[in-house]
Amino acid sequence: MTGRIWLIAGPTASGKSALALRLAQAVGGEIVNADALQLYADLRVLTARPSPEDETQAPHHLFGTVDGADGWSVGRWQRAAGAVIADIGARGRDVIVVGGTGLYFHALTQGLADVPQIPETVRQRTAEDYDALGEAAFRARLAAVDPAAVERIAPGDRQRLTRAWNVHAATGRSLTDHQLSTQGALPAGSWRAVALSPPREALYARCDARLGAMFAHGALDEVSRLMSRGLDPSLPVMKAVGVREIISHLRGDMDLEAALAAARQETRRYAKRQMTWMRGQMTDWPRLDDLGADAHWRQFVALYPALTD
RNA sequence: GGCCCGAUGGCGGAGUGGUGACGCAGCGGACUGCAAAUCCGUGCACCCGAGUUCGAUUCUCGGUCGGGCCU
Repeated sequence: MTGRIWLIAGPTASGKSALALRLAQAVGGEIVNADALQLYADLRVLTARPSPEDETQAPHHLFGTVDGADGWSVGRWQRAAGAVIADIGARGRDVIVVGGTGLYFHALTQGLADVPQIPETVRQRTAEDYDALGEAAFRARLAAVDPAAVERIAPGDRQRLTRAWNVHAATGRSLTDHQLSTQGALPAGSWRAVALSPPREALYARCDARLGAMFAHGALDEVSRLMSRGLDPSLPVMKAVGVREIISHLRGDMDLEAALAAARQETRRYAKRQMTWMRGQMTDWPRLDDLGADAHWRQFVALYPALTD
């Protein structure tokens, strides 16, 4: 038999991990990470990864399995997650995918364009071109090969502009063309989802409290260790909320209070963006609009009563 | 008690006799390979009262509050 697939999305500090664990225990399932930063080994505290104790309660996959020196991408995650999900299913167990990265869920449910990895040399060259040309000229050049992309990409969005050029430069086909077809999506109807959307005030209060706890219980040491690795600041790990703030504190540029306040603010903004994604992209996902482990479980069971069938 | 200075949106901070700069925060939004990223949009603010004026946030007078100095 093949197990079921459950998807649990929600903003930071909304209680996703706890719900996933409870569900995993209830159905004998395995948990798969869909969070772009919990992927990395370096930041257990700051990325709020499940504790070692939690990990003994149910099998966890793709949590802290990647070295910070490696920069993963949605595509890389999609392939890894796809393999893990297939494997768990083949063993007849339920899969519970949890995370806060909307794009990852998008890749899972809608698929991703089949674009090969862009060689580093091409990416570097494109970055240089962008700097040399400036946005206007860069757009003009891109318009010649991918007019649709130029039209859809917002002003100032260097990241997407250079991505579009990279794809054409490396493959000879436009990004828009590639995106006409996608692959890797879970079969429609093969999964059940839930999106946690707690009241904003309460969520922010939890974010603030959790950041305080992180700072008090290891976040500083963790970042200090990460800092000593001297990694490229453009790597994803280096962009986790709190890393920049703690680094500037460790360097003496900011006192602890200020760093904590700044990290809290960044966290709230991040949560807001996640909620915007859910509102706009996960429109048909059922919501769990309460907060708290028991309330979540009650709402979840009410939504999917035949859990242990 | 006397003299001087200041009073602008949640905060900081320009400026003008007639479209109320800008930054930050907040809020809204986008999102197919860096996504905890990247980016876009958004402000019914000029302390109160009277006066001058076609018109006052801007000028005058009075008041209130804040800051400084003096006796």
